[in-house]
Formats: sequence, structure tokens, C-alpha cells
Amino acid sequence: MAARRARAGDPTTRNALLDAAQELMLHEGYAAVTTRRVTARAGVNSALVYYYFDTMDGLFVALFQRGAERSFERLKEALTSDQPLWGFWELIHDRSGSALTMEFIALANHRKAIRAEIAEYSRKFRRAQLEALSAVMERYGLDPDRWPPSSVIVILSAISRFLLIEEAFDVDVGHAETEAMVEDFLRTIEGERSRGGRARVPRSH
Amino acid sequence: MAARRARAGDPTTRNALLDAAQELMLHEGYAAVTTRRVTARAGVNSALVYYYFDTMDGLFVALFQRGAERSFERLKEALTSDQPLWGFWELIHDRSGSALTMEFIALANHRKAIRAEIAEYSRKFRRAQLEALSAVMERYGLDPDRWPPSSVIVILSAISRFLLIEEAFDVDVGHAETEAMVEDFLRTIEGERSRGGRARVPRSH
DNA sequence: GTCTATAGCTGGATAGAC
DNA sequence: GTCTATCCAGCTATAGAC
Repeated sequence: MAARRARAGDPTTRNALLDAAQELMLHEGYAAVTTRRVTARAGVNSALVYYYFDTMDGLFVALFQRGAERSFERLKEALTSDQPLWGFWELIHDRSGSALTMEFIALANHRKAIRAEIAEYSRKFRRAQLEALSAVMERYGLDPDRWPPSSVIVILSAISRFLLIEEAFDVDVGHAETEAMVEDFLRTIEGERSRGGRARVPRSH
Repeated sequence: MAARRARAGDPTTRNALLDAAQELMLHEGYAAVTTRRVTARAGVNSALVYYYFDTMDGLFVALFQRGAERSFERLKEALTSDQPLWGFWELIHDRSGSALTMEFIALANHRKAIRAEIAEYSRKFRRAQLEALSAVMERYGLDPDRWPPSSVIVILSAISRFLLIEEAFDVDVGHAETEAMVEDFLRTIEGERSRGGRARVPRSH
């Protein structure tokens, strides 16, 4: 990892740049995140990106890290709630949170710095998930030979992400049935979802 | 859909351009697929991209369609083989085939023409899968309330793609257990995989 | 910290000769 | 069909004034 300036600078401007980059990435894709467009949206001079982040890569990495830290907090909350499995499922199946993630995955295809960052955080997340949910599933008396916790985590994550990706293409054959299967599974081992679970945001068409 | 020239031209040159674009996309990501680099690799003049495909979008769409048609042939083969479920799983879990697909999905984030093309083909594929595998599962006596064919298809597809994406980031926690679960499932309803199934290409590290 | 100005590059696309 | 030559836009990044 090369030395990075990590300039303190004015946190207001720095955050404005990150916010602008995030909005652009979310609504127009990472390709829209250019020096000029980010700074225009943030209302500051275009040279400031390089003052705060050294390079565009630096901006992307900082943005990813900021999001990852926030997500990690939410993960810990979900995993220590009354219904950790339901909490986990709702967290990963949240549209607004995963759209950015998917954009970063696409970006990682041709940005090595991003790739390394995502890999590192993915392992950290998976470790936390595995640790917490293994204990939970043991407590529920789930047979670990039939349902290895790591597989449960992988399969839930896989289903969630796949459905969200397909939705983005307006493909939804089999989605309702699959979500129903997942929810049946969760109900069977963790009971009915109690109130207080975050409501899913309905899809706008 | 705007009128496209769809020029006949010299199929040799046309194919050389598509081959060059595919190689670049696979090995360096779609961002490497530029007029100049494609034509340099194909060994032809840079203006020829526009003669054959009108725009870069046209080149991408043509490349996607060529691949989709080939994939569709392989899908039909798999679905009409002795072990359609095993065939289906091995087809979607094939590394070489899915790498390009994932690159196209990333590309679709900011190329509308590609997005439309992928959506159309996805539905066509899903329809064919659903039709063939519904019949197969009914023949196997699988309870459609417990295992809706559309869900089985979605879940297998989801797992496959998720594992391949994570592998690209060198994350593989829980992968072996999950693949084992899938294969157990396939064995239970379709029996041991018979010889003649295409061998998985081992991963190079 | 924030600005102006600009260097240096790479890309998509076209006109027109052969 | 294939080429040369070229236009123009947009990008990253830097130097240096304020």
C-alpha cells in the first residue's frame, strides 16, 4: 500500500466531495464520477480532489471505506438483535445499501486499489457474520452438517444479490417464489419476524 | 431501436474485430475495449469499427449477441441431456462462460443499448430454463410446492454467480461447503453425475 | 485551503482518397 | 473495403497565484 497523504484539510469540503461522488455513482454509475463532475456538484474547485485525495483512485477508496464502516456498524446491530437471521437477511437485501456495493464491484474490475479494498472488507464482514451466526444457529439447534453456517450465509447473500441485480434489468421471473422460500426458512428456524424489523422499501415502477 | 447499418462487409474482418474485442474485454475489462486498441489487436485500421458497427455501442451489442446465441445453443444441449439439472448447473457454473457475462453486466450499468440487450436475452434464457426444468422436475416427482422450479433455477443461478464473483476477489469462505450442498441436492434428485459431464476447469492460483 | 490556467493524453467519430 | 488525416470532447493531474 503506497503512502497516501491522508490530508486533514477541511472536513466540510472533504465530506461534500465524498457525498457528491456517492450521489453520482449511485444515480449515473461510476463512470460519471470524474474530477469535473464531482467538484461541480460539490460546488468547489476541480483541483481540490487532488488536494484531498491525491488521485481519483484515492477518492474512490475513501468513499468505499466510509460506506464500509457505516455498513459494518449496521451489521453488528443486526447480528446482535433479537432475530439475528432476519436482521441479517433484511440488511443484505436492502436495495439502497447494495446498489453502491454493486457499483463498486463493477469498478473493481479495472481499479486494482478498489479491488484490494473490497476483498479486505469482504473477508472482515464474512468473518463477523460467521462468528455471530454460527453461535446463533447452534443455539437454535440447527444441524451444522445439514446446514453449515457458512453455507447459509453464502446462500442468503447470493440470493439477495442475484435478485437485486436481476431487478435492475427488470427481470423478475421466480423472484417472488424465491423470496417466499427464504422467508419460510427464516420463519422455521427463527420464528415469525417480530415488529421493529425495518420495513422493505417497495419498488417503484 | 434505431436503424442500424448491419453491413455485410467482409466477415473475416468483422469477426476479427469481435474476437479482438472479446479478448480485451475478458482480460483487461470492458474499459480496455476502445476503437484504437481493438483495431490494433485485430490488425486493421481504426476507422473500420465504424464501417462495420457504426458506433462502439454497436460493437458491444454485436459481441453480446454473438455470445448469447452460442450460449443458447449450449443451454439447449444441457437441458436435453441425460441429466438436465447437472448439465444446467455445470453450464452456469462455468468460469470461462460467465466471466464475459459479468463484464457485460457491469458495462450495462452505463450503456443503455447493452442493458436492453441483456434484459431481453435473460428473459429468453429463463423461459427456456423454466420450461425444460419444470418438466424434468415433475418427472422426478419433486414437490412443486416445496421446490418451485423457478426458485430452484434462481437459487442455482444465484449461488453460481455469487461464488464466481467472490472468487474473483479471492474470497472463498464457505464456498466448498456450499458447492457440496448444491451437489448433494443434485445427487438426491438426479442421481450421481454420470461420466460425460464436462470437467470443471481447476482454478489456477 | 482554494482558486486559475493549462499541459498532456486518449477517446469517439468523420471526410475523403485509394 | 481499407486507408490517412484530422477534429473535437473529456479526462487526470500539476504549477503556481491568492
